[in-house]
Amino acid sequence: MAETMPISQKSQYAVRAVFELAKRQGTGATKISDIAEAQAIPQRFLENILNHLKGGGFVESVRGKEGGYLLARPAGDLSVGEILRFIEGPLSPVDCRVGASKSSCSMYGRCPFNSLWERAEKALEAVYDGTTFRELVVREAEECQERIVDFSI
Amino acid sequence: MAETMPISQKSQYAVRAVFELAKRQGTGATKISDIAEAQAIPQRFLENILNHLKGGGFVESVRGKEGGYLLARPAGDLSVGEILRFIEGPLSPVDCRVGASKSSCSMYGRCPFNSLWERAEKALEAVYDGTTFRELVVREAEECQERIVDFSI
DNA sequence: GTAAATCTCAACTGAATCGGTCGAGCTAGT
DNA sequence: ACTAGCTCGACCGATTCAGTTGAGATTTAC
Repeated sequence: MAETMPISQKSQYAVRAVFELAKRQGTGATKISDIAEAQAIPQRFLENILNHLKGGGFVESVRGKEGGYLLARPAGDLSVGEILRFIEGPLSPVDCRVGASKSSCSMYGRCPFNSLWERAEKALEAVYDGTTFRELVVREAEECQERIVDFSI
Repeated sequence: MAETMPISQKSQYAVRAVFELAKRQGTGATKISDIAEAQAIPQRFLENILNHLKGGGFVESVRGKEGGYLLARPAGDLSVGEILRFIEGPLSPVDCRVGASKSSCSMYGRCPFNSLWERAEKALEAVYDGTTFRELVVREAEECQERIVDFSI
């Protein structure tokens, strides 16, 4: 079966990398190689991605020995949606709601599906924009805690 | 810009074709060429799609002269989600929540993103499974009506 | 000041997917 | 038998995707 994957591998790596930086926020710069290892991401590919994210102002870099990357904003103020949108472009499920295609669509304005795609888009945005990396970090910590409790029982 | 389009052109054509058949339900078989024209879909491509949909039991075909396609189920009982899932596969935004990839994921079970992807998937399902073709047809009719009213004012 | 560690940037590549076409055949009505 | 239509699978070119590579710039440690 075809296995749709609307969220590209690159975006997933980007989100995981940012997540890793969020976990380490306040502990200085983290090397690409450490992020790659922690999140199981091909290192040379991750180099591209982090560089790209830097262009978007999401992360900062420190060059030279002891260099690495840092999260440029508080984890509680950075949503998954922002990263996805930066890497993937608009979160719309279809082209005809976006930019030039919007007006070039032959049924512009009176397409019965327009409101459907719009509702889908809004639903996704609500989820992705409503989730910050801080929440993800906290949640992971909680789950880890639960597991420890499980073991100790 | 990259313009993500998680819903493939093929799926959109499929949905539009089914929609067209829903509009014409009760009026006998509709030729591929008529559907293609009404919905601006490349005819030879549409042939594949309808044939595929037939395999899923969504439409029926009549061969020979005066042949064509019919919707196999009441439009009010057929959701957009069913068609999308049939053409695209699972509505999950990522692979690691689906089938084999699910268990082959290195962080199986304790991935902090799992619940995020799950919420996204559920949000999409709610929209797509909650919309029937009957609603779409009715909605289009209403919008047409509004436009007539607009003109007459 | 030089060596080592690290980020930087753009070009490249192989495989897969996508959107679509084509041809040859089958089926039913007239 | 002719014709209008559906059927089925093979085929194709372009794009995208995931990832690699190489050459260079920058900082720190010694």
